[in-house]
Parts: sequence; C-alpha cells; structure tokens
Amino acid sequence: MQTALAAAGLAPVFGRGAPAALPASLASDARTVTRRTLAANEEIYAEGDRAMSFYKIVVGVVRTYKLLSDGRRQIGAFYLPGDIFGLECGEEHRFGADAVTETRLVVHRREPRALTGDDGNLAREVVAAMMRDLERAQEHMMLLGRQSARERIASFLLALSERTADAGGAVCLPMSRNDMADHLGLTIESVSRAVTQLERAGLIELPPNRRTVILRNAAALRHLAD
Amino acid sequence: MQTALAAAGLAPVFGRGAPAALPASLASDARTVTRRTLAANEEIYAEGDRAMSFYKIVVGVVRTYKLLSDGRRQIGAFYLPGDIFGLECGEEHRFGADAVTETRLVVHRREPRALTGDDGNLAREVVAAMMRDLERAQEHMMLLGRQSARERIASFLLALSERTADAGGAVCLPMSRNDMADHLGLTIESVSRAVTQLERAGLIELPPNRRTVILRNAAALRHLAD
DNA sequence: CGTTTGCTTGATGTCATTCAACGCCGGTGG
DNA sequence: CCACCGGCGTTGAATGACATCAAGCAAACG
Repeated sequence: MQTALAAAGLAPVFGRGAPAALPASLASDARTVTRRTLAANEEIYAEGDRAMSFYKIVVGVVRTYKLLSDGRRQIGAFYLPGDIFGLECGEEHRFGADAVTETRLVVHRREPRALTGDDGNLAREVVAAMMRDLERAQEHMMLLGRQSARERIASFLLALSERTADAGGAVCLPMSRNDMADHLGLTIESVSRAVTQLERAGLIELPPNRRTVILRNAAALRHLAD
Repeated sequence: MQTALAAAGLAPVFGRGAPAALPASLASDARTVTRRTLAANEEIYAEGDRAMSFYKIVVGVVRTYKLLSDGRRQIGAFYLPGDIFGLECGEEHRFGADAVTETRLVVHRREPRALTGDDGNLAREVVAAMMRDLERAQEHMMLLGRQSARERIASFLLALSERTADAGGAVCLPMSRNDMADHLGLTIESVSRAVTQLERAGLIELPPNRRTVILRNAAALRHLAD
C-alpha cells in the first residue's frame, strides 16, 4: 500500500503533506502541466502503459476500456469536459484510453509532489475523481448484471442527460453505436433496436442525424431504469 | 467535494492531518471501535442507511448488494476475513450488506478524527480498501459486460482461489449458488450448469458437498477467463 | 421421518446475438 | 455535377445462449 500510494504520487496527499501554502492555478506550473490535442479515435494511452500522467478534459470526449484477448471490448466509462481520468493506484494504466471526438486535454505529470503544496485544489479534484469513478463503476455493475437491453439504454441516456444537461431534454451522443454497445454490454444491433423501441414507445425522439436524442418522457425512462 | 470528504470522516486523511503521533492498536480504542457477531444471512446495514461506521471482517464472509425495485439483486462484492467494507464517500451506504456465513466484525465508528492521529495504519488500510474496491468493480464490469457464463464461473473461481489460497487448489465456496448468480449476472440454474460443464471438462472437481471446488486445470481456467 | 432447503437436471421459452441486406450520408474523384 | 465508395446505422430472419418453468434428489433439521 505504502508503495502503491507512493508510486501513484499520492502518498503526500493521503499522508501528512505539507500545508497548502502556495496556491497556483492549474495552468501556471509549466513543469508538471502540458496540453495535448487529439483527433477522434486517437489513442491517449494503452492498457498496461506506465501511468506517467493523468488528464483533464478541456473539450471533447474520452473512453476508457479493457480488451479480452479475442478482441471483445468493455468500455468502462466516458469522460466529458471537466472530468479527470487516467488516475491509477499502481504503476500501470489498467484501462486504455482513446479520444472519442477531437479532444483537448490538460496533462498532469505524476510527480511525487505534484499533488500537494502547489495545489490543494487539484489534490481534492483528484480524490473526487477517483471516488466518482468508484461510484460509477459500482452503479454500472447493476446495469450490466441485471438490466435488459431497453433498461440499459434508458439508464445510459438518463445518466448522460444528467451530465450534459442540455435544456429541453436534448442529449448529444458523441459516441458511436459501437461505443455504446461496448459500454452497455450489448451489440450494435441490440443498441439500435432498443433505441428504436424507445422511440416508437414515445419515450425519446431521434432527429435524423441519429447522434442526438430528445428525452420526451423522462419519468417513463426513469421508471424503466429503476 | 470538501463536504463529501468531511462527511466521510476522511477529510483529515486526505488533507493535512496531524502527524501520526500516538500509535494505538485497532482494538484498544474503546470509543471508536466495537465488535459485532452476526448469524448467516443477517443484515449488517441496508442500502440507503446512514453510513455511521465501516467494518473489518475478523471471521466470516460478507456480501454487498443493490436491489432493483422489482427485487433483482446485484451483489457488488464478497468480503473475506481481513477485508474492510462499508466505506462511503457520502452520507449513505450505496450498497446493502449482509453476512453470508456466521461472521465476526470489528466496527469502526466514523468519527471525524477517527482516521488520523490515533492510527495512521488504519487510515492507510482504509484508502487501500477503497482502491481495491475500485479495481475489483472495474474488473467486474468486464466480466458482466463481455464474458459468457462459463467464462464468468472460471474467472470467479480463479479470483476466489487467489484470495483464499488453499494449498492444493481447493477453494471453499462460502456463498450459495444464488449469491454466485447474483454476483455474476446469471441465474442459479446457469451457475449450476456452467459449474457442471467445467467439471465434466475436467477443469475442476466438485466434492459431494458442492461447497468446495478443486481447481484441476488452473491454466485452462485462466485461458477461459482471459 | 416427514419437511425444508439448496443444488442439479430436463424441457421449453425468450431475448439478445449473429448473419445478411439495405439506406443514408459525406467524401472523393472522374 | 454526379457516380462511386466506405462508414455508420437500421432492419429482418435465423440462431443460440441463457432464462424460465418444472421436477427430482440429497443432506440438514425439527
């Protein structure tokens, strides 16, 4: 544990670090913070890469995933602007990460003291990000283990709408059906069919471009999602 | 975040707590530590209960779970002796917890300063426990989202064998088929059939009591589990 | 000893997957 | 400008894996 924490550059945070004496904005520390722009589907890091940095999204969307040896993929989470991802307890990234859309990131080098002293706010953000990951993963187990295809789509759309909060119930789907399928434990065809069913039932509406959804009956969706 | 951490009694740990000056054994602080013995299937706390305490298992096995409104259950994790469970970031338990077998627990009251000063080791254990939960939940998403029934059983048996490490490949299954099913996203019948298949294939052996499994071909199991 | 509880097994059903075809763009190049 | 093409999404039909329904069995228990 001691070593795992130290490796994560988190030990000073969890232990008795120095008081947060020198507040500095995230952007101002050129030694530990850089920027990076990625095209859609560009890899950020692979599963098993050494975890040298973690990331905060400025614009764009990122997916993290694991692969089985035969190519089956499970997308663990999607990250949106403002989210932090790529935090690890150990030495390696346990998920891979790609840009879903064109993306701009802030890259934080994982130096031993990077998370304390200079920026207590960042340290708190980092801890909050890990806790949010834990909660999301635990919620997602329920979805994957016990919900039907339609229920999964309903849950997913609701969760996304709560994060992007477009006034009027319009939710943008930045990811492909393939990505949705690999997140929800389904095939693309099943995703498509379940979405169509919800549309026919009047719970949602799909503009012709198919990458936006309007939630017409959020209460019914919530009832489905339980 | 600030408030969430404070509510969890974790703020002093993550912030700049007082130095760990007064080492004391877990058991010696009567104000914050008590014990509790439970019968098999007895409830420890319910989903939504206020998270007043967290727990460390002395002997026995515990399951944590969520319920859907129609009764479907997803078991998030099983905890074994030495494991800590019941940690929450917020005010409430997001999972319920029961004893699987007769169980003895150490109960730690979640007082604001309980995790610092008195016992730095406990603080480190607590952080390690949350990280382990995160890793397990993320691994489990892959199982639930993308593995077949047989693969799930193989993964589960291997994971359990790595935790209980009985010499000779004998793994005790303290939980019922029902519990296994609700952890693996299957029905009891599917669990039973998959176990039988693995037995017929010679990968495992089932003594007549059915609550123990001997891993006969761990390599083949690992190949299945990927 | 009868009953209960947990596990297994068989027959049947259902939902999601698989396989295949098609439509709809958006880009490319003749 | 328009034909072609490839990527993405949808839809249909057949298949398959797991669920459901139902029965049976064995150990545990009163």
